[in-house]
Amino acid sequence: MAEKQPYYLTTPIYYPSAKLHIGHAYCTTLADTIARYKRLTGYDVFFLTGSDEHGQKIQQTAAAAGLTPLAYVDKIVAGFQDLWRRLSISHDDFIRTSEERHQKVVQEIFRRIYQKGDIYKGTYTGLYCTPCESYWTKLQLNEQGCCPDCGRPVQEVAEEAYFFKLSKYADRLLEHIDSHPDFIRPTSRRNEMISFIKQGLEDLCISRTSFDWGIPVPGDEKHVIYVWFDALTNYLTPIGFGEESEKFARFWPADLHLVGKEIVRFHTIIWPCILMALDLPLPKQVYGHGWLIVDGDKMSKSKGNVVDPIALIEEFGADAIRYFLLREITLGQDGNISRDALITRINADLANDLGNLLHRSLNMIGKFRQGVVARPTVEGEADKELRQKGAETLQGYLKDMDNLELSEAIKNVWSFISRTNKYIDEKTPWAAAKDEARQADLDTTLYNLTAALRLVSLMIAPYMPDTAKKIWEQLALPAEDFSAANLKTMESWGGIPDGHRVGTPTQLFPRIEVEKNKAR
RNA sequence: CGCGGGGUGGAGCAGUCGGUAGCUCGUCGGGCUCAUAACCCGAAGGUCAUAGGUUCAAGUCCUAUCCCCGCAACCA
Repeated sequence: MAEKQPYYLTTPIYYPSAKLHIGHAYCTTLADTIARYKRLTGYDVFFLTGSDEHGQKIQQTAAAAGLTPLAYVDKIVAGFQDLWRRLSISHDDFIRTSEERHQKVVQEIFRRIYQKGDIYKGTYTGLYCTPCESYWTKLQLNEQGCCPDCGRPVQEVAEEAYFFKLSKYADRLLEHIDSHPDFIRPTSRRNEMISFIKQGLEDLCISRTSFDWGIPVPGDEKHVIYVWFDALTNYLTPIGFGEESEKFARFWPADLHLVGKEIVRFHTIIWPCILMALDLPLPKQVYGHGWLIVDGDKMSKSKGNVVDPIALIEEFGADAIRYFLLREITLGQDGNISRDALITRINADLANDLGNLLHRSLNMIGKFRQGVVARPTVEGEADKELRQKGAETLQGYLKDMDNLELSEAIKNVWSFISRTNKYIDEKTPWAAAKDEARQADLDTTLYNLTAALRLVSLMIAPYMPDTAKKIWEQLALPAEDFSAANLKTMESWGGIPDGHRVGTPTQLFPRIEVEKNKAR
């Protein structure tokens, strides 16, 4: 047995200033599906998510709530973890930037880069809004040149700060992007970053003295290390930077940082420059996904249209939400989510196509063969076609998944499901059951349905882990085969012993009844 | 002239290297009866935002214009 290849992927670490919304759930679901897929194809996966807990905003929010920053984030972060549990997220570690293990890493990195001379002390001048206690850049100000949050005037202030020599690495970075076409995906984001770098990079201010909820600068403790420097290095902490060199060597560089489009810049410019300063290799790929648009509008607190994933999960179930997000939205582009669209997908795809296929298949096996399937002894044209379609579907699926075409991959699984529904119509098992001459043909049909459902169960496992398992259980296949399956090495067809007894069908996804048109 | 994305049948979207415009839902008609009023088949419906250009051939490449959206160094 060859040793398993490592695969390291991450989500961003989310900021606990409020509860997470459906957009965060989207990003983490994408990552989870990729992680599960990689495990299912024989990789040793390390999947990281976490929380970015420092900063002035947290400090203020906590104070307003009468809590210490840590007590405040403990509460919010527990909510993150609860959400991931409900969404069946299979992360291998959860990094909190307030943890001691992270503090040690950040300080070590700061020290190394400082010693190298790529961090220096300078003066930060910024436009400061005293009531909001926030710095703004000129471009962020509103039309009146005032604070975009409260509309009051800002003052120019200066403070001593540490800077990271971002500018020094611009050329090397550009060259890297140029010679690694897949470093930044999708291409639109890549182009955007290239033109941004070409405008010239300024050194980055990486410390603050105006608050203290953060990691102190080593040897100069009135400074705390500023957000992005602290946050980005989270990717190094859990895999043992500076400590377990073996684990670190195994998982670094990361295979994939999955991020939202608004933070592609940090991950493809600042982060690589920090890594270059550390003489570490750069992550293999940064993928910037799009945003969720709610009923045609950008989600925002001020619009009051923020979608709470917990409520959706409670109403429709985690797998249905996961399916919708992964199927409906093209990775890299913005995508619409609406209640109507969600219900349509659940009814059409999950209840009608998949759920009903499982139900009718098991029902027929029960009715016509007392739940027992027999290995085929005959094969007709339709049988052969289905078997081949199964093999083709698996091959296409693997290709799409390897290329992170998650939506395309699952669509093709569904076209196989449709093909299987059609197969039943072609084979008319209910007629075969009454015909003495077609008994062997009936066995073939029922066996093939079982084989098709088995294949579907495995292919949808990364997308809908619970549903996949339920199908497997209803087929009464051994649980250990499910967990040991490898999509790349398995046979696409069969895998069911002669004389196997399947379970009894129960509804996977009940149809959601909606009152048709409410007049006008 | 800051940067980027988008405009494709009623709705939501896909469309790789230019080569007969596709998918899902919805609508209409038919079939089947194993099944969750489900499933299967067929049909109607598009001058691919607009105007030029390149080409044997343009949704796709080039130019200009209009409209929508996002980003602009702390919003997944």
